[in-house]
Amino acid sequence: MSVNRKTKSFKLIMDVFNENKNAISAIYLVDQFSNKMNKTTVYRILDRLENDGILHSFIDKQGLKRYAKDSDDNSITHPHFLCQDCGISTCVKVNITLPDISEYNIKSSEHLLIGTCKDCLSN
Amino acid sequence: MSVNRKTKSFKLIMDVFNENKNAISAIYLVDQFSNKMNKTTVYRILDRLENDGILHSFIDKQGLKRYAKDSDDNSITHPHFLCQDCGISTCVKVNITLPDISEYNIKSSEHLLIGTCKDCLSN
DNA sequence: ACTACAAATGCAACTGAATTGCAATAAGGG
DNA sequence: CCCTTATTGCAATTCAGTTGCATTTGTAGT
Repeated sequence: MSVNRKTKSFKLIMDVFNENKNAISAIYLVDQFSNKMNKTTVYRILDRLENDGILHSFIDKQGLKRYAKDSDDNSITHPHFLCQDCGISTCVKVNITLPDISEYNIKSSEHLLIGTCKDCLSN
Repeated sequence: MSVNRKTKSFKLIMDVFNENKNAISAIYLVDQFSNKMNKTTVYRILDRLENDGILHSFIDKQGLKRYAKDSDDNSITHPHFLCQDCGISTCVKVNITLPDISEYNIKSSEHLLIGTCKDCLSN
């Protein structure tokens, strides 16, 4: 019973995340591969990859859905950094200590840090 | 030179945030006031209130823009809690200690905690 | 290698939040 | 009360993302 067929489209998208540790927006990939595959395909592959636990997603400040590859040293709650200047979004490998709030039962969390990255600072 | 006219629409929306400390989605207000004002008006009033520093906004897990009133004891970086069950979103009055990441210059941050609120836990 | 069947894709139409342009309305200072 | 201009309504538009359905394509089993 195959759950994930290694199609051309699948491989193309997987390659991007293997070569790039940044959080990439769905719409960017749609654009990037507009001549290789349909946009619906991009969204569905990303969906599958997330359901399989290979990618994780979050919604950035502009409301765009971004995906990044899960790696072993990514803890459950790790923040994402979004550079205002170049738009590059990276997973920050730092644990955020969640405040202990007795009134709530917290199951997951999203942390988005917005600012300027090293590259843009030096330009 | 008046910058903020006290229109009926403005007052209606302001009242909501004065009576409710929760983070309310723009679309909820559009819906709520659909017979009192145009949806464009709702969006524009929210925009103005944010620019004037009276409200602040963030984008929730569903990609909806939510607004909440700024209060004095809201520090710059305070998290928002979103209840998966009832959908109510509240500003959590706890400081999140930002990790010190030397590679980035962090200007602002968004923290979204997702789980179940006290009311929903007891039901 | 062939077949059959489920998974994956393409296409076109659709959804739903948010935005824009422009004409009409109304707040409030003088 | 008048005049300026901030604010609003309306309709059309944008844009990311989704859905239904017919077609194609992997791949497991023979």
